[in-house]
Amino acid sequence: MRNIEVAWIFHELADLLELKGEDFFKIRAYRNAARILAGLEESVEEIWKRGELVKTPGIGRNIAAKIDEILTTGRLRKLEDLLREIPSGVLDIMSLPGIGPKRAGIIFKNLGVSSIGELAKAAREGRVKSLPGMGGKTENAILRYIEARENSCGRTLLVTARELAGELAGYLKDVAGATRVEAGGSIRRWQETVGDIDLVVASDDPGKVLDILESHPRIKEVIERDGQSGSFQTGWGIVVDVEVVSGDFFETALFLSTGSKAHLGRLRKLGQGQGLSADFPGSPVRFAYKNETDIYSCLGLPYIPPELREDRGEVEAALGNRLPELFDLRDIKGDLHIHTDWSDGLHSVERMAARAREKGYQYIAITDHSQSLKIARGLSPKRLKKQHEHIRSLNENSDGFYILTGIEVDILPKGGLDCPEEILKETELVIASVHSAFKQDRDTMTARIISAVENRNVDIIGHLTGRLIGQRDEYALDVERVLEAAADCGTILEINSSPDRLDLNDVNARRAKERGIRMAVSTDAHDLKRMDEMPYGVAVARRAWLERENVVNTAGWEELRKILKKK
DNA sequence: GCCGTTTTCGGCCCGACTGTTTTCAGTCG
Repeated sequence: MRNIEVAWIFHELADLLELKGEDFFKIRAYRNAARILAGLEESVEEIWKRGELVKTPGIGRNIAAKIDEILTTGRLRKLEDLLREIPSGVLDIMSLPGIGPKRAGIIFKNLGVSSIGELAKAAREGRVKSLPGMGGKTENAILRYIEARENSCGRTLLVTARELAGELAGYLKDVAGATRVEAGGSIRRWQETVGDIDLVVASDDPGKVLDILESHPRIKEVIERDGQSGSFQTGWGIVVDVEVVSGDFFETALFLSTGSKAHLGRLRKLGQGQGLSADFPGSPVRFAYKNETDIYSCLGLPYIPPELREDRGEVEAALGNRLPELFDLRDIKGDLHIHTDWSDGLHSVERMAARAREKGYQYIAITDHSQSLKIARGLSPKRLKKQHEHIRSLNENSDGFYILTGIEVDILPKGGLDCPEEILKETELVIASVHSAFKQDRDTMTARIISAVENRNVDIIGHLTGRLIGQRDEYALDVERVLEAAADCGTILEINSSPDRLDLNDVNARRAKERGIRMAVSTDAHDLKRMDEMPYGVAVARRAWLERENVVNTAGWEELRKILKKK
């Protein structure tokens, strides 16, 4: 069983206990354990086999015993007992914004409603507003959120889809002897969410490939299947579409699978204009291309990377030889948004820095939360100073690697920052972010953020729009006005690589580039493992057509130092 | 639930906002 799956069980346990009104600290301990398990680099099974679970901070005797039960039997009795009392659909209700354990409990007990669908029906019939503590506004909000959720229905975060696709691809190579397996579709274009996983497989024995895939533990059901392809429902709720081709046709099939539809449509038109329709993939005849470069060159185009294939002007740019020179992960020289155990991170400054060195970075910025973010143990000016002293001492024998003193300072609801200016002035990297009062009106929020953009001591604005993909909308914000201010002041904007944020998104980042704004691609990592999420931010940058010069942390340390000084 | 060299028991968690109230409970970060 994977770490994330064990973690998930404790999350669910915590949610159910919260519904029952159990002790806050017990629930927090389960949540904490889930977070620790998800962040473990080693497999929890390995640690368990060595009998060293309790050596992990945050895992005590009780939770270790539960992990033991999970890994031995594949289930947890306590969880199953709770699920008999409270249907899991009630947990879905609890996941709606504004609905916590108390309200979900009231809805379940008073209306007998135990799924999102039933709740929508009850709300439409006006039965929710009569419940204690709820009124018309709550009822409307519930309906709005459910509708929004239905609209985005069925889309999975890119990171989840990539993980599953990677697992299945490895399996097909190892077990079914497929020579090549790759995910096409929106995964290959690094779109932020994914509908279905599209796998392209090279093999001379499609029957065997499909048989073996069917036997994979993640595959729950065959939706359809023929000689060359199949569609399968997975246990993670995502559908996997598989196409098996012979090796000669692999590149063509991958190209077609990658899309996007709009991009292929544009190419098709171009091909017809050149009288190339019979030669062009998508026509009834399939041609074996050696690689995608050949496909593009038969249309008179240079290679277009998958991230650009969205019909957002890339074909025209290619025709005019104006495609951007995209950078990649290897160009990233440091991470400028890192949390540690000084606030709500899991690991020490030393460990995060050591990992950054292993990655070949030249620098990182330690940017823990500021004081008002109590839940994250935000740093008071006094503790911040202490942390910065500590960092300076670590830098003393640093042989070329540099840790920047930093802070992620809250932009307070009334504007202004959550840390005295004289301290910010001495801090090498200041990120300013919104973490409270998300529901302010558009003008207030815009003015609030612009106040930070204009602050001379602020280097970077963190996760500008505050969205959490599939969970929380952007706050009301006039992005255009903020971009204008950032361009005027030379303030850097963050591309947050956290797969549920990706904020700026590709569209906003491209608008920022057009205005000459510089950006930083950062992970916002709260533990070692999440420092690995940089590729997701890099993908946003690529989808936004950014080049090296647009992104400050492609600069080496000496150059970055100059950029930061200039502000 | 976890943790611990001042403690094996008692601390761990806080303030703002919202919608519902008519003085506050629930939710959120």
